[in-house]
Amino acid sequence: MRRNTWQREAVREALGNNEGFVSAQMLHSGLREAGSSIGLATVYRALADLGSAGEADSLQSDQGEVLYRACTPGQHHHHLICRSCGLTVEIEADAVEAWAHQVAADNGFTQPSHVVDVFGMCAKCSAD
Amino acid sequence: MRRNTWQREAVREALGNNEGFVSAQMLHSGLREAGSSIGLATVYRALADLGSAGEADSLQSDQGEVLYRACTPGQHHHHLICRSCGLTVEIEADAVEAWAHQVAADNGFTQPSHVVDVFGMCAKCSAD
DNA sequence: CGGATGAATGATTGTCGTTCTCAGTATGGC
DNA sequence: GCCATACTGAGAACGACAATCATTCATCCG
Ligand SMILES: [Mn+2]
Ligand SMILES: [Mn+2]
Ligand SMILES: [Zn+2]
Ligand SMILES: [Zn+2]
Repeated sequence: MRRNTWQREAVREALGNNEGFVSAQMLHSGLREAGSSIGLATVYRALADLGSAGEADSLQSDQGEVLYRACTPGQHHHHLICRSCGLTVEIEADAVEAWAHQVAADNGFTQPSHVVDVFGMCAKCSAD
Repeated sequence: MRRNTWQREAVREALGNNEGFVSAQMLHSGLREAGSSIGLATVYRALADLGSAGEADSLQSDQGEVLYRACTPGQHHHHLICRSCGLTVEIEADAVEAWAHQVAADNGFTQPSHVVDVFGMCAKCSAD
């Protein structure tokens, strides 16, 4: 059975305190600097669990690092992400969902899934 | 100045002979098995160059490996990729382009870019 | 409340894709 | 042909992440 540990809760909370996407290593060093004794492997495990439970979204940075973000559970959505500060806006777009299904079907593909992310410079970062 | 070597040409040709996305390591072992003495680092460098020259598209697999594919140059497009065999179809979708721009603008984001990939099981792999 | 069970932890080691190093090679301009 | 130097490639280094395993502690049960 799944046990409740302060480590899992610490990762969940740290994730919620971040506006944008963060890596396991970033979360770990942040927690350590705040005095926690949590281990890196535990942060990885907690993030993987949160991801598969639908409580966190993930994406890969250009450098191949996996980034996580607390996620409104239950609803399928995508993200608009600031390349400079990481500010992230959740996006719903039924039109894109339908388009992805249609494209797959038109080419004889079944069990379609898709990756859709929009990047840019947020208003604040654009002003700088 | 950029020099022309048989190694670069070998990578370009090997990439063109592949239907779907392939990794640097896959290309390297394929070339080696065909008798080439090309080095792994050179394959990585050639692929990076082809990518920045717009002659190859790249994406990251779920495992974080970077995959490359010869690309019809000049035109912006996306990909429909078979999760099983790697068969890839190039897709153009002005509607999605427009949507991405609109979403960014609506949220005050400038200089928008986007990542759009559709995955599925191709007709042949669906039958198996 | 104990005491037993085994899931969870974390320091460490291992893995693997990718990049770096650097001595040797070979391309392109002269 | 000669030279400057871009390029190559074997191997070492790097970095994110997974696996290991002795230890800890959350949960269950009496
Ligand atoms: Mn979607
Ligand atoms: Mn596009
Ligand atoms: Zn920003
Ligand atoms: Zn297929």
